[in-house]
Amino acid sequence: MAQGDAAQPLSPAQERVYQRLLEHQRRTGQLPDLSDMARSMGVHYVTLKQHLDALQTKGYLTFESRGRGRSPRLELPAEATGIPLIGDIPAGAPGIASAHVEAYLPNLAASGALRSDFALRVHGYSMADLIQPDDIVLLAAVRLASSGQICAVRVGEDDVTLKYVDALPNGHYRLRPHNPEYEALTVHGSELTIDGVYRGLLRGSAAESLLLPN
Amino acid sequence: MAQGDAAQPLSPAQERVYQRLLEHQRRTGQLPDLSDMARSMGVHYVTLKQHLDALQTKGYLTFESRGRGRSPRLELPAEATGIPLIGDIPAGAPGIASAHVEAYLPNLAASGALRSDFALRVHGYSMADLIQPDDIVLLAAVRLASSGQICAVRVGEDDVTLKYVDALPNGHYRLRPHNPEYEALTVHGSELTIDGVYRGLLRGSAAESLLLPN
DNA sequence: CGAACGACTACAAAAACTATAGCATGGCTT
DNA sequence: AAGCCATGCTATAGTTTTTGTAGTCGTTCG
Repeated sequence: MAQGDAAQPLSPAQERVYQRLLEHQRRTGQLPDLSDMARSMGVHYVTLKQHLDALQTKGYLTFESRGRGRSPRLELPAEATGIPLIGDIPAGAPGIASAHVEAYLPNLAASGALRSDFALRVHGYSMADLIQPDDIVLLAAVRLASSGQICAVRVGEDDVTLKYVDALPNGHYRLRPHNPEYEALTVHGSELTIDGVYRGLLRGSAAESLLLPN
Repeated sequence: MAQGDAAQPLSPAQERVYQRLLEHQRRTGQLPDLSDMARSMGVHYVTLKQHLDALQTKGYLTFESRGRGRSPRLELPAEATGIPLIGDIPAGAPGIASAHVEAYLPNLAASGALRSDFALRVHGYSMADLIQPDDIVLLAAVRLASSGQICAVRVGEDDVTLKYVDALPNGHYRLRPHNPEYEALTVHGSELTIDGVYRGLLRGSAAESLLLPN
């Protein structure tokens, strides 16, 4: 269903309105007043409302009218504003695009150094006790900043695992678990896919209470 | 400054308005329209607004008017709605009441089983690697539900530490660290203060991005 | 031509803001 | 004790703004 979003094409004006909403939510964390927005876009209130209605019927947002005089409650779906929580990345998948999205986490600080692009529910014990099964790990979708960081990696056609990644001199990488019962692995860069770099985690009630149902 | 809240006394009517706001935010997560609220309380809009103005000057909320016709933005301070993040509980303190509040976390699921009443920034290594220094641990302020849970405890006049707490038959308790380099400790219940039971944790960017400055 | 799109005008309803005034209560002066 | 004033709570009246509804007009595209 996550790929069903793009099914409905947007007209140019609708696209402008939608982008404006996204930008406003990123900047201020809130959605603008219809009147203000109409003024700043140089159109009349009614025109803007027509576009919002169109966007709602196409599924890009929800527009809940609350009667005359009351500011309407409009909301962008979690796909647009939150970060996806991925249960499983299928083995051999090209990236997170085709992943299984379980739910969404609300906008966790889009600010520069701390940004996280997606989240992963942990399955194995390779990083125990530091990272437990069922923890939710926040990841930034960058390749690799510095050696020794924890990354979500895949080797060839295998499933995703979390490991320390050490860069070795000759184009090889060492994948080092935290759990001493697991073995380190050395692979060449051509076999290795780094899906994201570890940024933080949620555990227990912190995880449960932040999930937005998809 | 956290104890400065109670300095300004509220008149009965102001108290009613304030309690109403708290209740509405707990139930719906949002604050009501002034008009609706006034009607449901049986007073006029202006009366309610005057109370809100009074509450603002006394520091109980912020009321940001945005011009005629626009719904005003009103917000309860973090003390009222969020859970406090405590940097240190002074040794020998009677509880979390006299603790040092660093910041506040936004309302994390006030729903029954998962509720957390306060948060603690971890200092030592007694629960490593499961819980690291600088992690933020969410705690429920209950005594002890079942043996073997992780709790924030104090022994006598010592500082707060996180340990597994096992109930022993003769009124004693065993405080068991996760880190094998630390030693377990057996104390009598009269020496032991349980400040809270572990519910979850935040680490890294998850922690940083959720903090509300006090 | 008809349908979709983008824009406008005009009017109605509800909310938010401003100003003013009527009471009650408590404290102060005389 | 009586009178006066300040303060707080409530209400009424009227203005401005926003939102909602209905209907119109021109352009573009199949």
